[in-house]
Amino acid sequence: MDKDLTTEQKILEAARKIFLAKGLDGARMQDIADEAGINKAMLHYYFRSKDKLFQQIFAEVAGHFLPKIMAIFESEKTLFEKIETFCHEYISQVVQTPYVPIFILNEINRHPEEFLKKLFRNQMPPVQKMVKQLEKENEQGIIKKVEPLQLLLNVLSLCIFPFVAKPMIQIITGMDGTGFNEMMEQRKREVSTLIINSIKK
Amino acid sequence: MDKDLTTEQKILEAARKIFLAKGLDGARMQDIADEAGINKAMLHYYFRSKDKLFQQIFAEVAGHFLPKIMAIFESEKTLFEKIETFCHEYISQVVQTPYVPIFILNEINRHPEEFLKKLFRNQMPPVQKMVKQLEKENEQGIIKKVEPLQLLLNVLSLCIFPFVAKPMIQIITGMDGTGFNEMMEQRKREVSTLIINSIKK
DNA sequence: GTCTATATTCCGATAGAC
DNA sequence: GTCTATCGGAATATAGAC
Repeated sequence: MDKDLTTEQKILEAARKIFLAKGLDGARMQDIADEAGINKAMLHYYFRSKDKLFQQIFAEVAGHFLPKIMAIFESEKTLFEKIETFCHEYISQVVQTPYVPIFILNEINRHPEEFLKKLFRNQMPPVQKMVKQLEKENEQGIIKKVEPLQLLLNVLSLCIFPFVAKPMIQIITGMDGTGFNEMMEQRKREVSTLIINSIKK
Repeated sequence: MDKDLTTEQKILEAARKIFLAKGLDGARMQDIADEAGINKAMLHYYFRSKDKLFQQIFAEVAGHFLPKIMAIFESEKTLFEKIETFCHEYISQVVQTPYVPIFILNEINRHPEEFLKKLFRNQMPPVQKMVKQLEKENEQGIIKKVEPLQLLLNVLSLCIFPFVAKPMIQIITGMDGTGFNEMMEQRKREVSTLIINSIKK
């Protein structure tokens, strides 16, 4: 389980798992210590407090995922290619770590403090670039006239929401984890064709 | 503030507000007592324990919202009418209580215990009825052939996700609450036309 | 650096007077 | 029914030996 990681690495790995599963308020330092296979006192030796440890984990998790979203409209591809790429890559990745989206969204809801705002302001999506591309491809007659924010919300909603609602979906449909993943695999094409057809002229 | 409600009503009102804002793990009995303007001991006098109080609140909140969702495909209208009605009514309602969706989804994630499953099994959506309507309208040449679960997920994702991500959206775009509500007003048409165009033949 | 033991704070729950 | 005071346990955090 622990291989030959340093103690600090073991703590971070355990803390990520526990915080993702239980959230800041629900997680116990004892849970993290047990998961890491070490003593509770070590957590404070390395990270001083529960809050400090959490902030590091949150910064890592959010700092890894938000850029993926922000980069949707960064590259130099056509809009259609960007949308298709995003849907496939995002779903492929989050299938591996399905609790990340609700973890991030929930913690933002519960603790909308300053450090959160800073985290986001440093990663403002290139909205202007996206707007320009929309205008350009509209003039070229490739796509319809669309509201940028609504389009962005459509893509994010369709890709992310199923993960946020995963337990509810499984309860209602009776699916197991594998069934859910297969459904999400199918969903890559579903979402990208839905979006593209909605803006294609 | 408290008007002439009974003590029990004051407690329930306060508990709903605090639990919605902080979740089960983050809420304190003291917070609820303060919000209700009464003493902490009264909470136990009326509801015995924090857990009992929470379960009552959760059952009320979920019991009020889930049937709305389940009823999407209950009525006798055409599919197009159902979708349009749902988008408008759901968004109108949740604008009034924007934290309900993430509250429900988060608690299901954190505590997928038996009482949750029961709550849902009592409210199984009429999937079969929906499937039949899809087949029928498909044969009549009104709509394309579609995957029922994917269609359902599309509608729910597009309507619900923006509320789940509301704080993040506001931070990123710089919107205030009013701006968000205006955007959601616009979104009623955005979502229903997007969905309907995707299945219309 | 790692552990055991302990301090300290916080919080859910109860006892008991009114 | 409502309050004050307090208990008892749990959780974060620290002290100190090794």
